[in-house]
Amino acid sequence: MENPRVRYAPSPTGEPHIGNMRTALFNWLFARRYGGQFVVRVEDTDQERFEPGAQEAMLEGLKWLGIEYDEGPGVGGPYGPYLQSQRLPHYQAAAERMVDQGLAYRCYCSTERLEQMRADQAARKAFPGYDGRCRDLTGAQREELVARGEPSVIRFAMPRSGTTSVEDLIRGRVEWRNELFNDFVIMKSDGFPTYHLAVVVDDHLMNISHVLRAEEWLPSTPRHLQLYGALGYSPPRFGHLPMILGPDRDKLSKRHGATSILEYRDLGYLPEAMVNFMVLLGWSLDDKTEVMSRQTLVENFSLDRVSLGGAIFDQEKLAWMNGVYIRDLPPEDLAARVAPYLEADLEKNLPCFKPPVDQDRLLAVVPLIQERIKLLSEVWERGAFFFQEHVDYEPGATLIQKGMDGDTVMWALERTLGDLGYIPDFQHESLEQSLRKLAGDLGLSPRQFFGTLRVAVTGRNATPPLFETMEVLGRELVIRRLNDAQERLAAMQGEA
RNA sequence: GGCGCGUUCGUCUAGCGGCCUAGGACGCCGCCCUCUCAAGGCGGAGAUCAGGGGUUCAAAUCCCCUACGCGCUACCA
Repeated sequence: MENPRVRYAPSPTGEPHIGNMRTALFNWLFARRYGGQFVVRVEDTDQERFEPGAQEAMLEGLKWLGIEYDEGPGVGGPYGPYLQSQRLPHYQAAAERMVDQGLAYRCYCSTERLEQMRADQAARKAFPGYDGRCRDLTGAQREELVARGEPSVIRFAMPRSGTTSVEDLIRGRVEWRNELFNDFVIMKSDGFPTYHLAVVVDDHLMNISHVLRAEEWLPSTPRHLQLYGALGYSPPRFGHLPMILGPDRDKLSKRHGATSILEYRDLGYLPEAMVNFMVLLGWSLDDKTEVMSRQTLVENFSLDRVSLGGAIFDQEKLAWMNGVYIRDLPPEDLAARVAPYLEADLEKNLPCFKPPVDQDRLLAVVPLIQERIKLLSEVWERGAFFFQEHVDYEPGATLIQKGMDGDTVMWALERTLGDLGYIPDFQHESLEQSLRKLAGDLGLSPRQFFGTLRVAVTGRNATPPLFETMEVLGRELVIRRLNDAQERLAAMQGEA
């Protein structure tokens, strides 16, 4: 395969959907694997559904994932413009040419008539589709319609016999009977082309060699092939990718949860993990490798390892993979990535150690939470006590571990406070050494004693290792919290 | 309704006629490690390969039928 040209052709009608991005990713990988070009073309031919900002969001999604494109909006290229709304003359010319050659025709049927026709067909349980009434209009009839200024569309005159087949790169040969397709619209009455015409004209004009798109497009391939034929173009190769499904096996959509790639970014996923996970939805390297670098992907991607069935988007596995990538990051890198999320949380949870985040503290905290978070956004919920002055908790059952009573705890806190003053460096090694000894002196098990201290120091019973946590917190804060614990306990005992 | 595509553990998948008493991963369960939580290590449960017919010495792998799922059937893409 030499210099393949592939494209990603989204329409700006909504969020950058996971499924679309996966298609973009496969196209990009294909281009990179075989040293070709990846072009982005915006299919903005639907005036009704156009959504401001959608195109920008789509490009942002690509950028976030690291899918750079060789030609397209913003970067230009030799086959521009890359917005279909700016290429109208091409579609008009192609449509007119087919009309002139009798391969397409103007249709003057009103929306009302078409609706009525469909209702009748449904009632008769007949084959639904345009009945071709305007296909056989006489010259005189046409002239009259034109004279009256009737609005019209242009329909493609589908052959009424024969078959059309495609040798799909992923599914093999698929064949359809032509008579099963109606005369579909190629130019709308607003002067814009429909998807079918625009995609064919542009893929040809932009010299696209391989069309890799979602499986939902397979049934319209014969229409496209017919258009290629009618226009005298030689068609590209087609490959139809399996779809991405929700847990109920329906096409993945909003009601299944987050579907926009940008939502995943905001939720705290890493683009590297997203790419790795998405590529596995319909492709595999071998029988065991799942975590792969982008480079490995580019070096090994191939269509013959694309699977056929739709794949359910498994959030749990994505989360696991994100954790794998988080653990793999150098701590400084993780700190930088986590900072924006943490800053937002600090802002929301004032008062605390005020944003912006103290870099030294964050750098000290990151190694402690790195293997405990699955999302970049989880630092606050896993380690808020690192960033707050006061921690809150119920002094009862949490502070008083199993097998202890209030007096024991009080005494243990007292002795700890006493010892802490003598630890010169307040490093975790010294803390551990000294406090382990103290546990023995007090006749408490490490579990009991450290459990009590953990709650007193962090307010939680599940935290990173105690001594490292204390080291990061620092002597003053730890002492303040231990004092605070004593007060809480005393207050509670007073009530009792 | 018609047409098309699909169907291997709950999920993502390996498998392209004998290596399969079907492998890996997520999730789940247990054990180990251990100051808690994670991470990690080890082990386990979990798929009669949708069902039924063929072809073959031999089928998850090839063919046919059926079932089920999904997609398409617009002046949406």
